[in-house]
Amino acid sequence: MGATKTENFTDKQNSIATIAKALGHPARVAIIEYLIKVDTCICGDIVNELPLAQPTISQHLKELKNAGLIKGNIEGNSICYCIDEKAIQKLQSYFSKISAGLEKKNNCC
Amino acid sequence: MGATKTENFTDKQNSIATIAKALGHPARVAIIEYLIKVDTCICGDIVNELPLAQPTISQHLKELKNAGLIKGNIEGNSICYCIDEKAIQKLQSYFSKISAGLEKKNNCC
DNA sequence: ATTCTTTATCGTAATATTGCAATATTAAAT
DNA sequence: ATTTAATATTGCAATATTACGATAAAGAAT
Repeated sequence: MGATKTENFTDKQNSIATIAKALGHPARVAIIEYLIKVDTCICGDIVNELPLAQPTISQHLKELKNAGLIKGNIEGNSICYCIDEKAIQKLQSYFSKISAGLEKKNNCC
Repeated sequence: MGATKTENFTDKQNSIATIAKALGHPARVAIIEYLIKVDTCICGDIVNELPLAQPTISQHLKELKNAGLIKGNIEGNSICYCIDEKAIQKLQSYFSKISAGLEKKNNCC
């Protein structure tokens, strides 16, 4: 026991959970926000922005990448990271749909 | 080590991360979707809908509640759960803002 | 060629999450 | 008062995550 039972849920549910999970850590939220704040992709820089050690940040970047939230291109001896809009759009449309679904309800609570 | 360093991030970042983390598990996504699908709040029922044991579901419900995603009212000997729209709206507006921020960029990747 | 810079990986300790059986709690039904 | 039904809590094992020091890898700069 201890592992998530992904096989019992739909692909869509797993997909949303994966993206949400990647954003389930403040450092990763901060990374995404920083990528948006600066007006272009980032080569380096992230390590100086966050109060975490370099290996920790590298690990967080990897998770964001695995979840499809960011893309990374090798650019000389540094790596150019930027947001993958598809994942963000997926989340946005998902929550928009949910919000819309909520408005029709007569909530009893 | 091992614990998230929340004190190094802004309240907003921690707040988004907390809500996202709560949705970072397919069972909890499924619970939210089920609460939306049925046209009212749920008293009971959730345990029969999901392929997990009752204590596990109870635990997931607790996490969704702690994150502010659902509300629960005691209703006789069962509990009436429903979605807390505020949390969903918070996420939706957050991702909308991010999406909007992305459109202005000239992404290099 | 050597050094510097940037990023990744390995190893490991601390902590958190997931899942469930067993048990407790609480109110309804009998 | 007992039983039933719905939910929560406890305790525990399995697994995952978080964080970082040490080290590796690979291109840039000297």
